[in-house]
Amino acid sequence: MIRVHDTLSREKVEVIPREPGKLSIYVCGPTVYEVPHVGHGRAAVVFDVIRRYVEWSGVDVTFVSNVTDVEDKIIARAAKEGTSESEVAQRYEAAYWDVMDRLDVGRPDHLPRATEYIEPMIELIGDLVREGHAYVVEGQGVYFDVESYDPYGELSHRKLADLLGTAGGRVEVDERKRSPVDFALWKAAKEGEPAWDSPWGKGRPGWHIECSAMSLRLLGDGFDLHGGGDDLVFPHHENERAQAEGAGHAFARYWIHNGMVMVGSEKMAKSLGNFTTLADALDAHGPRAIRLAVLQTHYRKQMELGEKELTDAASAIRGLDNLARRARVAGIDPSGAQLDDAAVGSFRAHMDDDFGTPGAAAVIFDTARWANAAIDRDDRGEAATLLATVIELAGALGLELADGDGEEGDEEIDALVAQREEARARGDYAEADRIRDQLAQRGITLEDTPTGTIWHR
RNA sequence: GGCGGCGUAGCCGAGUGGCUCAGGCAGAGGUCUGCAAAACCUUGUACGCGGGUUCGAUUCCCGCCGCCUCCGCCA
Repeated sequence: MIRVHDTLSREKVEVIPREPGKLSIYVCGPTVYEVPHVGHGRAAVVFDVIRRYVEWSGVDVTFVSNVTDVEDKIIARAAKEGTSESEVAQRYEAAYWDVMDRLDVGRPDHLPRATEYIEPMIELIGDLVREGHAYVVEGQGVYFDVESYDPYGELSHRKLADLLGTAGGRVEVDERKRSPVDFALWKAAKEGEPAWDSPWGKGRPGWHIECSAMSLRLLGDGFDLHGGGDDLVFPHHENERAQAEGAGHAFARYWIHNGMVMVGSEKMAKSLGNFTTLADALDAHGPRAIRLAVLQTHYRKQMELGEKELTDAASAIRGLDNLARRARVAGIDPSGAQLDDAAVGSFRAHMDDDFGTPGAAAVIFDTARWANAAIDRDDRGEAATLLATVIELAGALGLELADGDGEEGDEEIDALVAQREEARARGDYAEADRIRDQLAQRGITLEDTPTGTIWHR
């Protein structure tokens, strides 16, 4: 039984799937007009881990995440570069999946692109017009009539009066919208912009409508979990919900939102230009350090995710790898070993409670320490059990341990190691240390174990 | 201005009305080692400030201070 902090109710609630044994999840993906940064990495890892954990728990997950490939920013970028919108979208979508693959983030079961779902969006807009929740402004497009939809503001816990108080000053009031808070469902085509035919003339969809249409189309009414960054709660998710429910569809039953990555005291954002690209972070620290660093903070909190955090996480990963390596060298085989029930139970308890990855990670580190201690005292059965548990639990979070198998086999290094062994055997420690220093300069660390000397980079 | 969140030991970061302890990183001492490395053991009077409730508060309540998200785009 999984409990989740639901944005809508602002409470931790038990997740009761629409269909027993299955869980449907929709997560808002990127608008592809720029290279992804570590903030996107955090979001992706958070939802990847949620998905993996739920699957690991034996639930069949359908995971949908979209790509927004028509949008003002994309159009602007294309215009600036003198290229097409689709070229821009394709380029940055490719960049997105490239780093997601490197991060070991699983591809969604469905990855709808906005441009591929224009028809369902038009249908949904049509329903909203029919239901009296949307109106057409000639030459402008179609707008959602916020005041016609009573529950508006429920998700983001905003009062319409407050919104009216602030929105007017920010949004150009000019348009013939009935209310400044009304938002576009369909935008009439402007010269040179991508456009599709619709009952309201040529145009393109508003940003929010795609997620309503695509999630309903792919997951059906009343799907289970809707996720995204907490900067999307308002207006994006509020509007998605209004569109879907206004058209008579039950929408997402639980909402979860991840916190932002901060840089100093500012949110990391494309528009602020204060970001580290995910590709750079991957180059510098590797996917596992990023994943661990992300998981050591609860997903709902803001967090720093800079050099220090990533370096520390990389050290912690190294410790886990060391365990796997020394176990392998000692001939301890975790495959098929029993798992430690207490550790697994504790891990589950943390994860079931609103995906408490920091606590879950702590269980893994504790277990790793027990495992090392078991190896130290040559309790091989216990060591195999504990190591198998570490591998299993880390795996449930998407972290693989590297036991260094196959890393050896460099003849030159092996020869030097053998030379040093000879030197040590005859007590010539000066020579032995010389060789060790020489290897160290090449980034190779030696370990003298009871079963011989091993090395790793 | 409005809604919300946060402030925990050197750093990151969980959590809880009292029970021995989150965890990671870094540091110190020790064991092991020829020396290392790795590992293990030991080690830190932490909970923004001021009141209150309570036998007892870091945890609940009130006030204050500081920081931040959202209210235009953004994961």
